Amino acid sequence: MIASQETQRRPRGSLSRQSIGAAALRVIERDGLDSLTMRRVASELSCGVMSLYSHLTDADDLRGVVVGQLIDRMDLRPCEGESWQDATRRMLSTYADLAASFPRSFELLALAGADQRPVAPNMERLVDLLVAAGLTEEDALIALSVIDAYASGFLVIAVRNRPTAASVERAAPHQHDRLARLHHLDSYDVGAEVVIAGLEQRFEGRRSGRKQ
Amino acid sequence: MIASQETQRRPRGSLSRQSIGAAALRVIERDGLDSLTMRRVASELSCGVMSLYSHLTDADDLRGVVVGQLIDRMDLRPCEGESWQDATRRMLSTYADLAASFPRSFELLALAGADQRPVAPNMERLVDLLVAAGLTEEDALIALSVIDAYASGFLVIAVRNRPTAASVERAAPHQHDRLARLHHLDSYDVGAEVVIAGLEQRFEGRRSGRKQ
DNA sequence: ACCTGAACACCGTTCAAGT
DNA sequence: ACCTGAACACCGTTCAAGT
Repeated sequence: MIASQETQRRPRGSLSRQSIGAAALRVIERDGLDSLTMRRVASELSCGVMSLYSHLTDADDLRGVVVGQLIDRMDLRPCEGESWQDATRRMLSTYADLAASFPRSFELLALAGADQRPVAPNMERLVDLLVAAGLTEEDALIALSVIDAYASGFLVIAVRNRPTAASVERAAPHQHDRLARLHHLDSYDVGAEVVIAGLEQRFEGRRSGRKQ
Repeated sequence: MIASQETQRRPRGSLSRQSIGAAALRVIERDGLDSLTMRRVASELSCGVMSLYSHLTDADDLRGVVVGQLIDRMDLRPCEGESWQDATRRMLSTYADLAASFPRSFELLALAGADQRPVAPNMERLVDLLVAAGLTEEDALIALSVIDAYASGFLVIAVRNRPTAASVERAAPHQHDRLARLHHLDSYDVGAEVVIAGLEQRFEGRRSGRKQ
């Protein structure tokens, strides 16, 4: 027992913000957002807890790394000759797809402070996308503000109330709760069209010289 | 030291969901949402941690009690002869006032699952308010879905990015970040009018026989 | 520069016990 | 029925130390 200590030491370069982020994402989607802890991620990577601190400043930074992972997984390439309405629809459905793919991590992105490192550049890209589709920068900022608030609010609430295996089990078969329909994904598209119609009216109203 | 043990025992009736909720709200607004713990609330009430479990099932229930406190503090009485547009404006500004008054607790309400006990009855009240203002129940549910998602998303993000004393200190005086304006309270009203305009168009469009 | 374990001050919750 | 302390299995992070 004294000889050749078997404690495997992790090779030097095998840890990075990237690999930690991927592991963190796996932990959340498997075990839930509350399970995103330094210790669980270290265990997922089979490394000591303190090894993470060579790449992260603190637990908040760990959440930031996950936000980066999510942004990386959201592809929204510019598309030539697209109306701003269609660009908006594409943004909204890309966002919803991301929420569906990573339901338990999604709120980290949706509610992330603008100060989180990877968020601001992504927002800039979205503004540019709307400007490329013909909006003024002023209008693009207004549109993005409403779109982001609507989509973030809707999707975070939808994802939090997402039926679990347990809740489906215990639900009465004919539970006709009128509120249950409120945040289901059908109404996401309805709300999207409401927001787009409202923006159309605002932008056209301004162009034809009306006040406000 | 042996005589008359001084350990003050709390009188029997002095703890309740109500008083625990009020203490929890104080803790959050003073120390932040991360400080909402069983132990801190017990300390705020000068009682043993385990005393809380006579009134709460678990930590999740503690957050539920805070949600109840917030709903109690949101007064939104029905108002005779009000258009649904004005009722919507009143709902949106009441919600914003609540976020301003309880910035660190607000997200517990805004993102609460519909399963949290006090949330559903409150939603029912809001539906009734819109129906009283002339909408069909179908339209009221659509309106509330969009309004709630927009307001919750906007206000939670705004409140999370709310400038702290520290961040104001370190901000450059002429930092003209175009994204900074995105989630400030001026744009809240802009977005509110966009949503209302979109709903108007949808409801009027349907009334005049157009499809969708 | 990167990885590690021990130690400390927290946390929720179970259990057994007081009144 | 309501209140309590000790104990247990967690948590983030500091520190001192290995390579």
